[in-house]
Amino acid sequence: MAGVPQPVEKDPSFPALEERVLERWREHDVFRESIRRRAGAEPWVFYEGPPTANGPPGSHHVLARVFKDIFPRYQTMLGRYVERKGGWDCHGLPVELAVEKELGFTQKDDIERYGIAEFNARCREKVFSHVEDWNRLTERIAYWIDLDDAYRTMDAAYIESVWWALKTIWEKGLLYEGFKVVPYCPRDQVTLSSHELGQPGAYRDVEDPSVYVRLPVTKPVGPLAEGDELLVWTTTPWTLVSNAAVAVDPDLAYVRAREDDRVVVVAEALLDDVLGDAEHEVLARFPGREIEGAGYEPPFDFIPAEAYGPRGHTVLLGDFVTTEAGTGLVHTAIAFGEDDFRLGEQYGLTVVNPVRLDGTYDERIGPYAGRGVKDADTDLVEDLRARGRLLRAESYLHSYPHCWRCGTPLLYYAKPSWYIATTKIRDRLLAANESVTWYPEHVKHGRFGKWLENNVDWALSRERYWGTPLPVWRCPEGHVHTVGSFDELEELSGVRIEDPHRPYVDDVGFPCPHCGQRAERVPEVIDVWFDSGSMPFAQWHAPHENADVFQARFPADYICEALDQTRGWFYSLLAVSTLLFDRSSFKTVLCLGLILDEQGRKMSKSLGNVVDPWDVLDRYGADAFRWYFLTAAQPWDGYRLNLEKIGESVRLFLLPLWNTYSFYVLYARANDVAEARAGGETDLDRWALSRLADTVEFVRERMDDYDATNAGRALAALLDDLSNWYVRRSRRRFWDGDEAAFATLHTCLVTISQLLAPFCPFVADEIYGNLDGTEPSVHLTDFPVPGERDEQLEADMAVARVAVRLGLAARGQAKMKLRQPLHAAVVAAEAGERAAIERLSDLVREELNVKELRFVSAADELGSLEVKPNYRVLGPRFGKDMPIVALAVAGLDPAHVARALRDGEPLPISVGGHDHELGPDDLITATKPLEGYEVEREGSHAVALELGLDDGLRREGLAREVVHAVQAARRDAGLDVSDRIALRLGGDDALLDAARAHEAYVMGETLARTVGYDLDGAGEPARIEGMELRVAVERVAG
RNA sequence: GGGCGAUUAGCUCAGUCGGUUAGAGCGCUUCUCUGAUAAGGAAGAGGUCCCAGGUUCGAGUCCUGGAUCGCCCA
Repeated sequence: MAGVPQPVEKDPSFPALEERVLERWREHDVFRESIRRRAGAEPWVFYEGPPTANGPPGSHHVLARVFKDIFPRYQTMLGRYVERKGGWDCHGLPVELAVEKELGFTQKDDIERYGIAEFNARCREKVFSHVEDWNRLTERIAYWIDLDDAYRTMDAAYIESVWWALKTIWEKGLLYEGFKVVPYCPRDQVTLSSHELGQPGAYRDVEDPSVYVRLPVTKPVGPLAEGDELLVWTTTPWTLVSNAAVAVDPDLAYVRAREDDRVVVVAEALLDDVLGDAEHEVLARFPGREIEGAGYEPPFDFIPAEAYGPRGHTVLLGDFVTTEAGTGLVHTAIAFGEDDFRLGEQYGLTVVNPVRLDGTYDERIGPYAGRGVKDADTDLVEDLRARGRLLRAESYLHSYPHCWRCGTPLLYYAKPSWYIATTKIRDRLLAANESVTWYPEHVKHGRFGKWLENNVDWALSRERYWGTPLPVWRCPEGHVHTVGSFDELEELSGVRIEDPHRPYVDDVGFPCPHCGQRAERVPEVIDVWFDSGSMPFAQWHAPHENADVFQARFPADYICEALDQTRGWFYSLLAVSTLLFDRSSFKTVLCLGLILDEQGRKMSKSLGNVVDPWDVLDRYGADAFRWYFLTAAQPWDGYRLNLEKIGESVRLFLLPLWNTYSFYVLYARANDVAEARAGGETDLDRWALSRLADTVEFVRERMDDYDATNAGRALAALLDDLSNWYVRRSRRRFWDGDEAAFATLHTCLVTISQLLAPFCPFVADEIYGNLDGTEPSVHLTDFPVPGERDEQLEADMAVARVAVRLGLAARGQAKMKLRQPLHAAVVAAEAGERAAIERLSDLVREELNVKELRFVSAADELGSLEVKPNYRVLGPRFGKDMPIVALAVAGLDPAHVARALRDGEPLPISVGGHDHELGPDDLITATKPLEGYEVEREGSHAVALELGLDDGLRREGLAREVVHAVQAARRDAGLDVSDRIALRLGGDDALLDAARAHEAYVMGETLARTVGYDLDGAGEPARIEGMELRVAVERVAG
């Protein structure tokens, strides 16, 4: 113990307190010391998912950081060695876009004109533009992470490790360049990865044209005749200019149908949908395969059939045709759709792409050259209509992907791109996922598992500037070399690279080892998710350095991010480590839900409903913010962020905690208690310690299962028991300096400070420091181990508290003030309950302010007994006959049942002609209150009050009123709780008589050295039951 | 269109193995206690457990279908 504790503020400002604690932590380097103390212990590994510091942190970052913090703290207190290396995600398009915006760039060309070196230098600065905000917030919310030694994905060493990973993947034959149709943003001129399509706001509901186009047959086959019109449907008219073919399903039924004077070809199932009410007549019915090879006139003649090869502008067979929408004949533009592209590959069609990288048509599209393709939709449709080639044009509301950064609608566009063949290791990804424990559990085989099952190859390359350069060199002969280290590059080229970023690395070439021609680096950089997914080894520059350090810290025991990282970091971490090491890089992952505003809407700048974390921190403090996130809900369910609720955290948890603590300190100081010794404990003490042991056990069990929510709620329940029952019932012992009481409360508070340390690290440390202080900080102590429990006592106390509750309710019903003593409370209880209440009768009597407790043997003496079947027991036994049993039980005589139960005799009943016996567990008894008594009942429990008063009781009640008035006067006079007084009373004789009759009691309660009854017209007036009392108090020497 | 999750009091949330009067906190009304407490205690008001079927002696809980919301995918 730390000696007599220092005085405690009555009305603390938690934010100010936290600043002081922070100062102490800085002074004593507590965070680092907490790790140093565990040096040599078994590591418990946490990986920090790196944020980007190019914008200020928001409330959702506080949420993530609170959950990233609490379990490492807990594990450290359990004795594990928990390094926490920070990290920053540096590369990527968001940074580039921010710089572009600053420089006023509108096109990608602007960057090249400006110079890549200068542009990237600006990106390098920009990426840490808000790092001070982040550092400040991180410290303020007590997220203990090592930011001084944080990894940064843009550092040369980090990049070199990523190169190693890519080379390893290349050597496994899993890195390839493919020509694929990809979602492409013409504004940013970048290909988007599937993760980026998953960014919020990517899919938006938009209206696009929906057009049905007539394609007259020029070269009929099978059932077709020249001039028949193939009907195709598209929502992207701009792709019609490069129509290459029409796809039909070989087995699907198609029809030739007469419509006015024309003959159209359409899938039978869609005939009515397409032609609608227009009169039509089916001329022929045939499977799609019969018209394979038919030639037709394209919608536009900008590009001749020959350009696509021999199969251009003919009918082809595809397996992707659906009858859910459209016509069953699919317009195919090879460059602009994934199915289209595959079909083209299958039939050997030449890719013709008349759209430039900036999203405009090139010169091949005559009058439309230079126009943005989406803008041209309307004119193209009008053109078709003018030429009689349009069956119908409508608009179509559907969800379409947009660039998540700039909002431009994406084009599906055939482009060469570098891929990692993750589909080849899909089974290994699924196997790796099996080894991971997910919170919540359903993500494992739900959202994340499903994502893995539908895995597509990882589109790795980006045609951008600020990123890890793809370490692939290629010579004019097409020989590819992947470089895994700077040494390797130096050996090949003779150049030692200092900064591996573009454009410097672009200048490094070397003679191709195969053919001797100069190999140049391909221009792409890589997806930033590969950067962050590489952090398990790249943060240590492994394997080039620290290979052993990496090995010792792989895989992570725990990672934690928001649920939106399912397709982001969670995936890239798993994919990279499975590619390289065939196992998951994390064992446990906690997913966090979204933060919504009070109306359940997403927080966004445009709605103006963003909660600035600093507002919360300045007003309520970090402990309150943390406690709210940790206990308000299961973290994956998300939060409706509510400032009132955070205030409630203070009012309902932190303040009662503080008040209990401050109560202890107040009386420890008043009694000069430095080191209270255990011994002489009461049942109440033993109960408090048992509840403490119970809570320690429960908190450990929950925290081991990453359940901070229920651990925290249990802690709050313990505090409530302590504050509103233990202290409430023990006050006199603290006034009297009872050592066992001090020792008990001290143990409870110090243990609570340790249990609370991972949750609310500030207030926990403050309390620990003042009450114990063996260590410089609570965060350097070991997490409490459960002491001995007395479950019988806990159960007994629960029963006694029910009796108290019933008694108080009875008082309330009778409108009988608690200050008025009563002769007796009559308690009806079963034998076990009676024993419990008798054991704790002092507590019950004092709390109810009655002279005596009287017991009656059964509740039926206070009301008529009711007998009910115990469904839980009887249900399984009687099944379908249960309603008959219930009837039989209702027909039993309650008095007879009560006797039989008391005597332990079985009760016979008859069900369906068979006799059965019911035992005590088969029945539940309850009392019905009788008229005219003040009885409260609950189950088999009932408490009645004897309301009759005699003069003695009445005088005692008045004496207590007098004491109350004197206490008020003491408080008004600003006296300290331990000040002694000279008391003078005056006023109504009945009151003075009562005070005289109980003079010792009055003096004792009010710490009066002397009492006089001579106060005439002076002193503070008070009214008691219509009578006047005058009170004067004067401090006298102790 | 598909997947995952959610829906319980005005608000925020519990609700165990299916067991018969569905709970807590906040807020509201009334009373009460106070020698730490902006706290505590008692009473009251407040419920279509999203809806509809089904299984069962018995469903907030299990099954099927649907609605709404959120997230993810297409």
